[in-house]
Amino acid sequence: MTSIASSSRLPHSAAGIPPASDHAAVPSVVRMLQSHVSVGTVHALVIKTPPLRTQLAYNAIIQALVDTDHRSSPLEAILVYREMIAGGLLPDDYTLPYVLKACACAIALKEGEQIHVHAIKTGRSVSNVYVNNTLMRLYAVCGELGAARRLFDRCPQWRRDLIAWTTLIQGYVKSGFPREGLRLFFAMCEDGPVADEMTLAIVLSACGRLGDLSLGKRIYRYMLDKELRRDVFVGNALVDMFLKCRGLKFAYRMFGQMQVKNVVSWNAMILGLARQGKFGDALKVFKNMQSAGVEPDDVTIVGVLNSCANLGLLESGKWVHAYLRKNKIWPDSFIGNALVDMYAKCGSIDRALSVFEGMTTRDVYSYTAIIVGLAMHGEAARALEIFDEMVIAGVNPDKVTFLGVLSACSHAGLTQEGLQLFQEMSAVYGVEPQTEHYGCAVDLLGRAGMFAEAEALIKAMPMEPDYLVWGALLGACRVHGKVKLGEFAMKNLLKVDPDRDGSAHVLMSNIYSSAHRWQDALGTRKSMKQRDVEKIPGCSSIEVDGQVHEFRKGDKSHPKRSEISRLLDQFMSHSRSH
DNA sequence: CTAGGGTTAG
Repeated sequence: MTSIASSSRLPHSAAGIPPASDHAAVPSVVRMLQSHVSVGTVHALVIKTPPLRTQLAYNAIIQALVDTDHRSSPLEAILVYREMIAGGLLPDDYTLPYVLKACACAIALKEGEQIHVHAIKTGRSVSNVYVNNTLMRLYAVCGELGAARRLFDRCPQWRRDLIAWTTLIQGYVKSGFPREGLRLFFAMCEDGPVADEMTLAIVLSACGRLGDLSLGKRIYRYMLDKELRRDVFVGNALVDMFLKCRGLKFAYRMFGQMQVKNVVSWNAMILGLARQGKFGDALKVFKNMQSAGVEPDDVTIVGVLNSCANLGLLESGKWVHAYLRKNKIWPDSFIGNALVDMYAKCGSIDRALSVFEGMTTRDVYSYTAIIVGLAMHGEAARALEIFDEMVIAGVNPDKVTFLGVLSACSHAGLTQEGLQLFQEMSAVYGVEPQTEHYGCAVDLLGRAGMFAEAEALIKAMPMEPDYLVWGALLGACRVHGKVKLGEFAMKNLLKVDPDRDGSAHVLMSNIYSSAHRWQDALGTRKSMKQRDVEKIPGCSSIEVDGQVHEFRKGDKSHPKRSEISRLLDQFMSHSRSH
C-alpha cells in the first residue's frame, strides 16, 4: 500500500473557503471521460492545465476511477484524491463518498480513517448521510464493525435511512455474524424503514449462512407479504438460501420459477447441489446451462471440477481442462486449485503435479490440494518436500495442510517426522490442533506401538476426544492386537458417538479374532446383528467412455460382473506371484 | 454527479 500519510493534513489556507471552480472547464472534463479518452489521459491533462485543475474536475476523475466496473482502480482514486488535497483543494459532498468507496474497495482502512478526519474537519461526517453511510461501509468491510456500529448509533434516527440499515446488516452478515445481521433486520422491521429487494437479498444470504430453513421460509413469507419483487438478485438469493438450508425441493422450485436467469443463478444451483453431495445432479444442471446457451464463468468451472473430482470423472475433468485451454483461461488461483484437486482425486497425480507446477501464483489452497493429493497417493516424501517449498515460499500452512502432511506421515510410517510436525503446527505455525489432528497423532503413535504416549496425548487434549481420536486408537489396537486397550477405546468411542458403532464393532471383532478370542468376536458380530448395525459396504467406481460404473461389496447388479470378477482374480494371482 | 444486492476450494 502506498503511504499517503505525508499529505493527510488539509490545507489550512483553503479551510472554509469554497473552492474556485471553472464552470467552463468542468463539462469538457466530464465530456472527455464519457468519450473514449482514458481516465489517465484526462488526469494528465488536468495536472498540466491549471485552469482545469478544479475540485469538480477532480470529482469527475475520482468517480471515473472508482466506477469503471471491472477495470476500477481504487488505489489510483485514493492517490488522485491526495493530489487534490495537496493542491489546496477541499473535498465536497460528492468527493468524500467517491473516495470512501474507493477505500472500501481497496480495504484501505488507514487511508479511510484519514479521510474520515477530513470529513469531520469539513463538517460533513454527520451532516451528510452519503458520507456517513460510505464511512459505515468502509469500516464494515475492513472488519471494524464496532466503528461502523458507532456511526450508525450516533446518526440521528430521522437520518438513518434504509441504506444505513442495509449497510450495517450486510457488514454483520459478511463478517460472519449472520445472527446479529438478522437481529438488526428484525429491529428495522419494528421501527425503521421498509425493506426493499437489496435488503431482502442480504437477509436471505444470512439465513443461508445459518442453514436455518424455517428462518429462511419466514423471510420468504415476508417477501410475499410485502410484495417485494422477485428480481434476479432475490431469485438467486432464494435458490442459494434453500440449497444451503437443505431445502432442495424449494431450491428447484425457485430456480424453475425464475423468469430471468443469469450465470450466478446457474452457479448457485451447481455449487449448491455439489455442496449437498449431489454431484451428478450438479453436472446435469451444468448440461442444462450449456443447452440454455449461458457461458460458464470461473465459478461455474470450480463447481463442475469439484463435482467431477468427487465422482472420479477423469474424462469429464479433462474435458473441462481442454475447454479452459481452448478459451485461453490460464488455470490460476481458484480454477487451478480445483484442477489440481480434480486430477488428484481422479487418480492422476501426474497431471495434478503438472497443473500445480504450471501455476504462477500458489496460495495455501494450491499447496494443500497437492499435498493432500500426494498423501492420498501414498507419496509421503513428495508431500513433505512440497510442504517445505510452501514454507520457503512464505505461504503459511493451515489446519487442512497439516491434516495432509500428518496423514501422509502416518500412512508412510514416518513416525518421527509426523510427531515433529504435530509439535510444530502450533508452536511454529500458529495453527491450533483440532481433534482431527490429535486423531492423526494418536494414529502415528499407535502404529508405532507407542501406546503409553498415545494414551497420555489423549488425556492431555484440551478438548473432548471425538470418534476420530478413539477410532485411531482402536485402529492401532487392531494392528497390534491390544485387546484391553481396544475395549477401552471402543467403549469411549460409543460414548462420544453412538451412531458410529458399525465400524467400531467390526474393528473390535477383528481384534478379538486376531487374539484368538473367537467367542468374543462372535459375540460382537451377534450384537451387531441384533441391533441391526449395518456395515457400510466398500465401494469403488470407474469411468469408461463418460459412463460411471459403480461397484459395491456384495453388489451383483453389474451386467458384466462375472467377467470382471474373473479378470480381477487373474490380476490378483498374477501380482501375488511377483 | 454521491451510499447498500446474489454465487467461489483443499
